[in-house]
Amino acid sequence: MKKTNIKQHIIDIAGKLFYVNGYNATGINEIIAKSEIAKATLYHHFKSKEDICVAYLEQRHNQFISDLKEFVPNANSSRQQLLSIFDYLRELYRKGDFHGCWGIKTLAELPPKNQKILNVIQRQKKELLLFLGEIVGDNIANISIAETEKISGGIYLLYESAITESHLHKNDWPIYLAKSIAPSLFAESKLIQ
Amino acid sequence: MKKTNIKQHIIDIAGKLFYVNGYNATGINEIIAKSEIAKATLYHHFKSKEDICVAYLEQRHNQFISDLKEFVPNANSSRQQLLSIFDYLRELYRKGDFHGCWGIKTLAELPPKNQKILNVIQRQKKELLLFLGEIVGDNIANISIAETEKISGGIYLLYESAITESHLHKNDWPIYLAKSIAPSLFAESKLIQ
DNA sequence: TATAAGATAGACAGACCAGTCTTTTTTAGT
DNA sequence: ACTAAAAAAGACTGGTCTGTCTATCTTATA
Repeated sequence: MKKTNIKQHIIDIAGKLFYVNGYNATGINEIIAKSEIAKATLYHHFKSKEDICVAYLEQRHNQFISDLKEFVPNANSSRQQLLSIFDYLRELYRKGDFHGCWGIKTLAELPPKNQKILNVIQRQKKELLLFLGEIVGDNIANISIAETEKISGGIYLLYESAITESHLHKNDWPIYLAKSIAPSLFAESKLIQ
Repeated sequence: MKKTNIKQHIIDIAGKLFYVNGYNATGINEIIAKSEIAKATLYHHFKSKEDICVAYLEQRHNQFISDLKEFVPNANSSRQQLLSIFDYLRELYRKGDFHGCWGIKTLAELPPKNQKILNVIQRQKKELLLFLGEIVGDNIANISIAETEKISGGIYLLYESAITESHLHKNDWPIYLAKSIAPSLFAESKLIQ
């Protein structure tokens, strides 16, 4: 195993197991077996199982945000840009191995005292909110801060339920429904162009 | 311990532990210790830990639906009735010991092969959707089935994200935001009265 | 009072958990 | 080729897990 890739390899394998089977249900022994590495190697790269979890969450989130930032500008109208997070989600859903939101899934397993991982997830969700706020600002003319927050917050809430509910119901209707509802959030706003 | 109450007592204690600390993180030994019963007594009432989980989910859901059915008619206008699920959620949030949606929380811990508990949760969510559809039908005049499903589905999506996100952010802004957005779902509908 | 069912304590099985440590082998850079 | 770090294998600690089982005690009803 090449040393430069081992850390990433561990995150990939462990992350997939966390995402599919759950954090608590995934043991260190399973991670090292599937990664085909020694236990001491794992603990050379990560202080604890919790640290692997943080690395996994960071990676999924960063990939998600950067993919989204590439995806959104492809939309050919302001209206389509404001809705494109739902199209991106539909692709995620269709791509297979979809198990909902990694953050919410992990949060659900945490004992209430685990502030460390909670902080990571809260920060990531705020980053998503901020990015949605940027899209709103870029596509709606003469908009106040309060209106921006209401619209981006609304898209955020619809996105969050769409990802969770499509996973729960094993069906993509929540994604389509969320997308069809979202325009009523900016029905009275003046879109740019 | 009176024999008639033992089963309920187990569900109460185990349910609270599942809800607060998570299903996987709660052991049978902790349940029997906190319930102050013997292990054989627990396995006399329940075939397995999974069965306790099902009983806990059923109980929370039935209580939730029946409380909601009492709560909704207290609203003094059609508009208020359509929004009252958010007021009820705000009460849940404020009451303390709030840890989001028991169903979504449990679902997040399940390995994908666990169809049994998934079926319970899916059925419960469909029951909530159906009840929201009844409220919509009762309060909006001359409404088609498609419109009913879109509005009740929208309220459902907003409710689901409000409960999950208020828990995630440890703040009730998602509840207020969801409630403030919901009226745009029926802005063009004719409310009864 | 006899009977049956419910509840008790706790040993036990067999597996798994996270994390530490020692020893040996491999690899990479100089 | 030498050195130092990285990786390997796996024993080990001390604990947890679900579920089974035995054997005893209590309670309610007939």
